[in-house]
Amino acid sequence: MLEEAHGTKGAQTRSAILDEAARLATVVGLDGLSVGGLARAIGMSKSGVYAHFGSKQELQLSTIESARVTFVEEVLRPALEAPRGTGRLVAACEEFLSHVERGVFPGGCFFSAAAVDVASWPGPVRDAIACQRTAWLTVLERLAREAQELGEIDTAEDAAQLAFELQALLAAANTSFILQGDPTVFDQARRAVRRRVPAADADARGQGSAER
Amino acid sequence: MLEEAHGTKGAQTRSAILDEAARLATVVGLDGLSVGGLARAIGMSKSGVYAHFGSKQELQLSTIESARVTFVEEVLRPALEAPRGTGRLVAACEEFLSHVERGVFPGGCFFSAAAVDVASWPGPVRDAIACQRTAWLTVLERLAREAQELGEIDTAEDAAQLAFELQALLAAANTSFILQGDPTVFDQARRAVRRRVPAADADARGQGSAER
DNA sequence: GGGTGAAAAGCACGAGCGTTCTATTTGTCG
DNA sequence: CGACAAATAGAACGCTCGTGCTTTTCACCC
Repeated sequence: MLEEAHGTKGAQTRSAILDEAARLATVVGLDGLSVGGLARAIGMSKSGVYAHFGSKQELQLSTIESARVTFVEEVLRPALEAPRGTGRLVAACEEFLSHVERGVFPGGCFFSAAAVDVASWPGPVRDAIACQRTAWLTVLERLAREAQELGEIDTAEDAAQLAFELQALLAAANTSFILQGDPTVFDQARRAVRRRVPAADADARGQGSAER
Repeated sequence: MLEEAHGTKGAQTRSAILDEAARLATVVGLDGLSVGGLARAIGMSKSGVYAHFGSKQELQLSTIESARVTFVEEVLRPALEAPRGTGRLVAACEEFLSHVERGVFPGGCFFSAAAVDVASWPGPVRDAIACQRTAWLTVLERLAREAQELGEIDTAEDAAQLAFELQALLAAANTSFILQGDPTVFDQARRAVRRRVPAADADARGQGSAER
């Protein structure tokens, strides 16, 4: 078999490895992620793990991709079920906070964790993280713009600026939570988000035109 | 000599070591900070460096303390020269952004960098970082409260909430800058800060009672 | 049901890690 | 100047790291 098909044994253990790798990386860091430690965590031999990736860098890049998929599944997709406009924008923030709070990754947001310890050594891994970060910001910005098109947010507002501020709140809550362990920060973040996204206030007050 | 006095040779090389250690830690992480790498960076032998600290953990704790002093010197003290009230609150934010922008630490804010890669392994080092983070948040909160006492900020406002939001903006700008290298984020952060701190708008509009 | 290729394990390597011990330099004071 | 202590260097340890081999186990198909 030339390409790794979907159902084959190797591909599914590879997927299991990456799942654990993403979780582990939020705890020990993306460069603190060692082949030996990862192997121990899933009960395999070092070379058994290593064989799936030609190098540590390939393991890191694959781990990032795996984390991206998880993030989409756990944060983005649920958010897209909310109605377009500020509802969906706030839902995206809420889903992010929720995925940190319920420990989808044990060390909080994967990309926040990876961004820091990868920031200062250039290369493909850093680029991949930076790319994901930009993509997430772009999503928030697009959701904000949709809300503007629906007239729920003033068009004088800069969508990119709003996205930056919202992301700042989310990341700060994440950091504070994993460092101090106090879930109170999520309330602070939620309050700030609802304050910053205008029409979300109306929804919270039950004054929206549609109750649901 | 029982205690290390101030002028002695050892104390001043120790101080030089810690200075470099703090800078280096923002690049390689606080646990990525190795004795050998640090020794190479300052042109000393591994044991020469190590002798100043009984263990790596002691080196890390001392590095944190060194970074704290630098932070006070480069951020807090300049900010305290601004007039009490919103001016000083905004000045604190500005000085923070400035110290990142002008590269006081090559890898951005020391504590933001350390917070992440230290968050998930408990112990004295993590506690020290968490403590510093809390202290900084408390400073912002106190400055906000002072502004309230001066009537420059509505007393209905929650000072802790405001401090959280401001710190979020600062940290986000830091992360974005070290990851993407784009200084534009500082403008975004400054805009957000001035928008969030009410009376700072008046100052910016040149409507303050005192022009300077 | 045995053969075949993929998947995992086992082993070995050179390097860097934290740490300890001993030797050497260096600064200071009588 | 010579002695003594402090400061730095040097060498070595057990360990883990990333990365190459070879060998064994396993799943599947004729």
